[in-house]
Order: sequence, then structure tokens, then C-alpha cells
Amino acid sequence: MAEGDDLRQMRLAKLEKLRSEGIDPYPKDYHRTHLTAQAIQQFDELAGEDVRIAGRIVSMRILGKATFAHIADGSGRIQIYARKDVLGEEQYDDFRTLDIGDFIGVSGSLFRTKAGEITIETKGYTLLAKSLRPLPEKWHGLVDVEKRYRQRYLDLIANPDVRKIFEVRSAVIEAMRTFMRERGFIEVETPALQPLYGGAAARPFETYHQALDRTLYLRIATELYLKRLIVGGFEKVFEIGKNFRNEGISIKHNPEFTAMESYEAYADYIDVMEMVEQMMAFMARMVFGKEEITYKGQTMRLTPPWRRITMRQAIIEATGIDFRQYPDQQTLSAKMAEAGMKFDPALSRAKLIDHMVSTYVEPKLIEPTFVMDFPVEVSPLAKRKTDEPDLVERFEGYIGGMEIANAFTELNDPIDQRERFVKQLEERAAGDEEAHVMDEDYVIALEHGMPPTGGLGIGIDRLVMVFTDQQSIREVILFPQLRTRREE
RNA sequence: GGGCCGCUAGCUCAAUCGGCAGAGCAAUUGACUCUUAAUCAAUCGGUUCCGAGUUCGAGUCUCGGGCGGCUCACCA
Repeated sequence: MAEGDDLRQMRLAKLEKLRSEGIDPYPKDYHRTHLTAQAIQQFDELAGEDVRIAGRIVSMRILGKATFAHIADGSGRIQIYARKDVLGEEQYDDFRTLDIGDFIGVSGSLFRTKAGEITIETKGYTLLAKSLRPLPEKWHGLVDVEKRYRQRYLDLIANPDVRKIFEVRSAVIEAMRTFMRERGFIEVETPALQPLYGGAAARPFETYHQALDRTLYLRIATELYLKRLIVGGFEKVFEIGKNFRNEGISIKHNPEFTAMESYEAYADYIDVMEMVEQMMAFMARMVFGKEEITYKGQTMRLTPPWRRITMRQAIIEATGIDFRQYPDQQTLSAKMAEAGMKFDPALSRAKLIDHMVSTYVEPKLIEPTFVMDFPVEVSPLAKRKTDEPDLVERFEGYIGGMEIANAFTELNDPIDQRERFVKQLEERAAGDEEAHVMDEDYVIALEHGMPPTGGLGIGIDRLVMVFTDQQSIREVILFPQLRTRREE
């Protein structure tokens, strides 16, 4: 039998003993008067007064007839001090049988120890929940990455920094909501289960609805539904929610991820750009109190205006290649090969350009930067530039080399939109599994008329990575997707 | 999916060239009424991820499998 089981057996025995003594090891509630952090903060007013706190025993030092322990709650931790001559022999002996990991409620008065630590002199305590399994080790905490993700609760108990990441994540999302609401956007919810998926280039998860006897897809984006709302007369909408993409898992990809998408009537991508830089600065201010963040050791100011560069110019700067001089796939791929670049020669011209951006441009975009004007082929939902119809009015926003925003002037010409879908279908037939499918229902919506609209998508997980200085998306998702262990 | 690396006590980690599988913390017992990585003494705790193989002998070498990390491809 493993040690863990031994320990569990011993604690189960303690549990039974408590029950036999008429003590409920899992009582219903306990009314506390203070959080541990409040008790410490308000020590000057509370010294000598009785307080009631509750939390988990995280350390214990038994010195014969006196015992010190630390109790942790959501706000922090506080030391408690229990003495035999205060509690009485019976209660004190019971106290000594408590285990690290147990939840207790403690009442007593606040004082300061010789070492200067604010402490509760325990006058009474109540067991609130018995623990049966040991907590991670106190010195090194929990470092086994797999265990940290699979049993995130242990990670949160053992590693305060991890807890902090998720507090920041919550604050970032709240700041984003506040920003959007203050700008007059209303928050909406659109279907996650969709009869047709669209709004991004990705493979979907498929599922099946029994009663309707039909295949449904988990959404890969909220885009097409949100734009139907613009058709319907809402002029500023946004949605924060999960998207699902049936693709590989990596340091930057989780199969389900959170995105914020917004659409604003009578705005174009330049307006959206202005909004994004305002939003980022606002969020940093709300979360950190300044318009600055540190990522990978570099401190960056998010204060508007951000650097703006066209994709064409960015590629010229990074590689010396001006794709406009190579108007077809053959000439461009020949030039790229000549420059010694490695790439899949079967890629279309647009995807070659995309390849150069992600390989040579993105890693250099440390300072907040907008890359503008993308090839029309990789942007089937964006409006063409009037003077350069092979490009669209689209930008991506980068911080620290990480793409955090994607936006464009929305294509509201239903004729052009239908043609773009047809083009996507051709690419799909040619083997591109991520090309869009035809969404007739969406085109019909556009045919009823959609005002000029600026749209935006922000990957919240990646944004939180930048805001919390994390290199892996798994560190900002509480329960990242992992392979399930095969049962023996 | 490909490549590289990892998996040893509940946790964090050792183990020389292939030669008795160890430490700290946790746990158990005892001492101890201001400790805080409490201290002191003693004790318990192992399918070395799983399965084969080579060998007198495998944590260590070989093969297969599982899980994880990084990386490449794809994507946000």
C-alpha cells in the first residue's frame, strides 16, 4: 500500500473517531467576522478584541502545551496561537490532532508576538472540513507541470503567483468590459452551437443534436452572428466568449479559448485601431495603475498612438522583399527561395505573404504596433481598399511579438461577399480544410443591408499572457486541455 | 503528426562505469507554553511510468507503449 493511502487511512480513522464523539467533521457553516487580511490590516483598532476567522491550516508548529499554526483564507493568512491553559486539556488535545489541510474556524483576540507577527490567541475553534489527503510540500511547492494543470487546485494552494495570474486575468476582462460599456457597446450572446461554422479559418468540432437529428458545430468565431446584429440595427455590440478550434495544442494554442469580438456601425478599421490602443492603455491603467507592462523582460508603453506600418512596408523592412513587385505565386516564391527562405512551395501567394509576416515580421514587433492592409485572399470577410483592391482594410495589433488584435472594415457588399465565399470553396476543394464554407444565410442577411462597420477580435488568453508575462497559454487557462490518461 | 528531452517515496530532488534505491519536507511516536522552513530523538514510507529484452546482476543499456515539456508544421 502506498504512503498516500496509509495517510488517508489514518485520517479516515480520525474522521470516524470525531463522528463517534458526536463532532461533525463537515458542519454546515461558520460565521466569521473578519478576513485574515482585514484582521491584520485593522490590528491597531482590533488589538485585544475578539475576532472570528476561518480558513485552511497551512502550517503547524507544536511546542508541547502551546501550538502555532497559520490559517489561510482567500485574502491571505494569519498566525494563530493555541495554549493548553486557555483551551483546556480536552480542547487542546483535540486541537493537536488537526492536520495541515483541515479547514477550521477560530475565535480569539489579536495580539503581537515577540517576533512581531500579528496573531490570534485562540479561545475556541471549530473544525469546518477535515482533509484526507496531504497538501504539496511547503518549501518547493508544487512544480510538476503536469500535476499543476491536472490538479490546478493544488497549484493554487501551493503557488501564490499562480493565483495572482488568474486574479489579473479577471481584472483584465473586467477592465475590457468596462471600457466597452463606457464606449456605448452592449454585450450580447450568440450561439456556440451552430449549424454552420464561420468567421475564421479553422477546423471545427462537430457534434450532434438528437432531437433535431442534425450535425451542429461548436463555433470557431462569433463574427457572423454579431454582424447579423448590426444588420438588425444594433450599432455597437460585443461578445466575450469561448471559441473552439479543432487544431493542435501548443504553447500558444488551446482548443477552446476566449475571445472578445466587437462590431461598430459607421466605423472603419482606422477607428477600430484608435479604439484598440485606447483600450489597451485603459486596461493597463485599470489593472496596474500605469500604461506600462513588462513582457519577457522588456517594458513597453501602451500609450497611444501606436506605431502603424503597412504589411507591405513591414515585410520590406524585415526581408527586403516588396511583394507588389511579384504579382503572382511563381515570381514571389522564386524571389523568396532566392533569398534563402524555407517554406512550403505549394502555398498560395497570399499564404506566402502570410508566411513572411509570421516568420520575419511578427517576432520583431515588440513595441505595440499595428500591421495594416492584408491580402484579400486571406481576409474573405474584410472590405477591399479602394485604391488597391487586392488588399483589404485590415490590421493586426501586436505587443511583445504576440498578436493580440485582429480587425477590419467589414465587407458589407453581399455580391462581393458571395464571390469571396465561392473563392473559399474553391480553396477548400483544392485541399485547404480551413477555408470558409458558404454561409448563404449570412449573405442573405447582408443583402438586407449592413451599414459600414468596423469589427474587432481580441484573443483574451494571449492578451493575458502579455499582461501577466507568461510564455505559455496553459499558464493563463485554469484547466488547459491535456491528453486523458489511459485507464489500465 | 515529426524531432528532442523528461518520468525515482505524498511533495522536491539525489543515486559514480550496470553492482545493497537515498536525502529534505510531509507522516507516525516521544520531549518542548512566543514558534514561524520551529528545534531535538526515533520510526514508517518504493511496481524507480508500463511491458518486453540483454545481463550473474537494470533506476541506469536496447525495443515497444503511456503521459508530460520544449520545438517544427497549422492556427488566434
